[in-house]
Amino acid sequence: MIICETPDAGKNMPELPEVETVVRGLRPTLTGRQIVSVRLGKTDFIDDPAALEAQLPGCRIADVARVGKFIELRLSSANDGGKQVSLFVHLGMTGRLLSQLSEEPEAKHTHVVLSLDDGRELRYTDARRFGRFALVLENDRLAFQSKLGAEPLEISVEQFSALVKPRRAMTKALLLDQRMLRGIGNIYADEALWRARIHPKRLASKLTEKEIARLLRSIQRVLAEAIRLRGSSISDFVDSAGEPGEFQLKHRVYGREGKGCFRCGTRIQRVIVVGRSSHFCPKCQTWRGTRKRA
DNA sequence: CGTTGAACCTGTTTGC
DNA sequence: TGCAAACAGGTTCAAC
Repeated sequence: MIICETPDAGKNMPELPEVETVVRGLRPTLTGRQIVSVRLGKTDFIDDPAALEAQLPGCRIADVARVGKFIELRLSSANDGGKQVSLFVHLGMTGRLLSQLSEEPEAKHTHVVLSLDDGRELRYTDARRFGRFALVLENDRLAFQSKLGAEPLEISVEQFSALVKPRRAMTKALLLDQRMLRGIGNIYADEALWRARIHPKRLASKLTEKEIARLLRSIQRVLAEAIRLRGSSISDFVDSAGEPGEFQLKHRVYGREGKGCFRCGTRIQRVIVVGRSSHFCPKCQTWRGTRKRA
């Protein structure tokens, strides 16, 4: 069996575990800070750039949380009697949110800089600008979140089953659908399906109760383990405390086309499902049926 | 209801 | 060697 591989290190695909890692890194340094000023570069990924410039200065950061793949900065404005707003940040593919000293050099493609009251700056960098900034008033907060499905680590198997059964889409499509579960992306979808031994193209409505339970367990284990290992190769996400994620070393199928399955040695195949690369073991991950092969 | 493909972007990898 | 095409995937939207 393969001992050591050097999978795509250096890539950073922010799915739930990576975003959670960023949030945990930022929370201690950001909580309680006040935003002094806002500087914007390109703004085509920001819902309402003028609103950021108008409303953020003076706001205090009450908390940093994760909602699916979004980072949520909970803010209370200094004026306006402490009015609550949330700044939702989506990292897209290449987004980075970093807390740095203002004298540190700015990375290329830095498009949002929030200067804070402690001499630091919260900087957003995103080469491809697939990310998103949305300032959401407290009144609209639940509506914003309700466009997203359940947190995968919080949903029960009964709830999950009720969501899955009526759907005729391919199982992988379901996992990528943020309105079902929020936070799963291409890597962790493939990893969870491999662990659950379910073919990515399998129709969700045809999954057995057992498979549904296995799928949820696989999703939760993969995500939990990835969080524990600080995500897949995220590096220096926040000042000196940041350590590279290590989960990419645990990938079982993602990026392993042509290599041996970790369970049975069969060559991993890659197919396109709902427009995305999908890696799976043609032997372990059965199209239909109930085989058990180890 | 569902799928497909394109669009949005740019850095990196691959292929000729 | 150099350049161009392919690729990377999160999200949204139009078309079927």
